[in-house]
Amino acid sequence: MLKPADPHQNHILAALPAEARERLYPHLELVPMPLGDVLYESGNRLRHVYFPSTCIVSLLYVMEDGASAEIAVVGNEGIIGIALFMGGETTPSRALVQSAGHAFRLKGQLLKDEFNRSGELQHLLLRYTQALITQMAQTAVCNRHHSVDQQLCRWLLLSLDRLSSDRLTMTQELIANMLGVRREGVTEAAGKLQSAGLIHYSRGRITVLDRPRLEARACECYAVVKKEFDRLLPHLVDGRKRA
Amino acid sequence: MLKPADPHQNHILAALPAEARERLYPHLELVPMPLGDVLYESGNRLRHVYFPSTCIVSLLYVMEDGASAEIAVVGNEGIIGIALFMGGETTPSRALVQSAGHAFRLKGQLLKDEFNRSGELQHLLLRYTQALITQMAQTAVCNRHHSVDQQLCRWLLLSLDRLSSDRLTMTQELIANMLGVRREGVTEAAGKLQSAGLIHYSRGRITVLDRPRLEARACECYAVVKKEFDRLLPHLVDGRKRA
DNA sequence: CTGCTTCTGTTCGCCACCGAACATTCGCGT
DNA sequence: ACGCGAATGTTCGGTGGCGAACAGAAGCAG
Repeated sequence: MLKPADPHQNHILAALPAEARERLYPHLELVPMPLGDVLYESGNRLRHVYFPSTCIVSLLYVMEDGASAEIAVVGNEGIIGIALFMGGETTPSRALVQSAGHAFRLKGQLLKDEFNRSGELQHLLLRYTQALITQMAQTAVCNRHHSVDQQLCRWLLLSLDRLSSDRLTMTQELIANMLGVRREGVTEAAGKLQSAGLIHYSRGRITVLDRPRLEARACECYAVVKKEFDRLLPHLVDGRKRA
Repeated sequence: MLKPADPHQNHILAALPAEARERLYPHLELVPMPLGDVLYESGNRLRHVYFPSTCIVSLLYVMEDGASAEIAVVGNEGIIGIALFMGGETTPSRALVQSAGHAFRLKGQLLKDEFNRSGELQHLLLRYTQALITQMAQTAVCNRHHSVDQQLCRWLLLSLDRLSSDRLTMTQELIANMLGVRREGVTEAAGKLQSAGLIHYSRGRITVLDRPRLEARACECYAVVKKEFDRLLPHLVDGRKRA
């Protein structure tokens, strides 16, 4: 069902008006995104932006002592490299492929040029950025107030939404890095979810069996973020039809 | 020394080129910002944006159960109401005056019009927004990994930087709300700082006595955010001179 | 099939922070 | 100058997550 090679797989690309599409599509390169690939490192200048089609990318901060925490997750609803059009050129975060797949790559300068035309792409990108801000802010709150159990549910749901699937390929170790907790904590939380029959997992393969109950178990943070994405990017939901 | 009525007190306003200034300054209203004032509530449509001159405003998320956490702090380096030009019109957060003072208020539409001219103001606002994103992301990481002691230091420093002063008017109860921790936790952390001779406080009045040691005690989060603000908004540091 | 690596499960002591309850002290208003 | 409310100080048991160490189990390579 997934057609990674179709730019419309990415909601932002799909929502572009015809002229913008004609300008940009010829420059899009479909690139494979292997698990663990680092798209950019903290402070590095960005050469390209990426529009995920079938992959998921995590934005995470890595601290001096090596501890890390995910601050947002980007899938086919978004773009990697907002610092380019925001004007900063770099950010202090790392972008890491969290779920393998494909993405469309575009030279940074081309994106900036199109952004500066102040057309639909600019509006799309700014609204997307606002949604991303919401996700980061909610992550901050969630880190402060919620248990690992709740955060795991939130994280699974956010990731699944970006894959249009009920399965993830992801070890508990990696999830722990994303959440910024110990691997054992994830094992325990995931164990509870499995015995409750909400998910099934085995050696890096996670399947969601009962999504409604998973949502019920997540903290409000998931719903807040989802609602805000839907509000800010409504036409992207069925962007293909607008094409 | 502080001249709240001078728009140049705000770094963004100060950095505007002459033409933009001529368009906007006549519409600026100096308004008092009393402690505890709520500039906007989660989900409310914004009518105005605010350019703080001598006040500090906290952006915070309030959860269903009443728990809260600050996600960013805005002073005279910034603006309240980025959702207006980002296109979302609202955000799920609350803006609360954390330190009384004054700000310049501008009708939302006027700001949007000026933003859409794609001139210097647009660049300034986007870069400021990126700096704000950094602050939120760092808050998320800090909430995950650092102790209340460290976070208190970070918070004091961020606040002081926005007041150009070594004194704050702020009870421990309010600080606790901002940090999303218990008041007792703040009492304890502040007590340590006081016995170490780094600060002095008494009934809502906090004075920093030894800033270098306070910085040494803060987590890296403070430095990361400060560095990023300086990098993204360098000309704002002495915006007055550019006028 | 064998052995090795990777992933997952489990345990233990430890500590920061929580929630609640209560004591104290300061300073403002009248 | 007195009294009340707000701000700060202190204590206690409880607990969620940490750090470390190790044991089983599932898949892959040869």
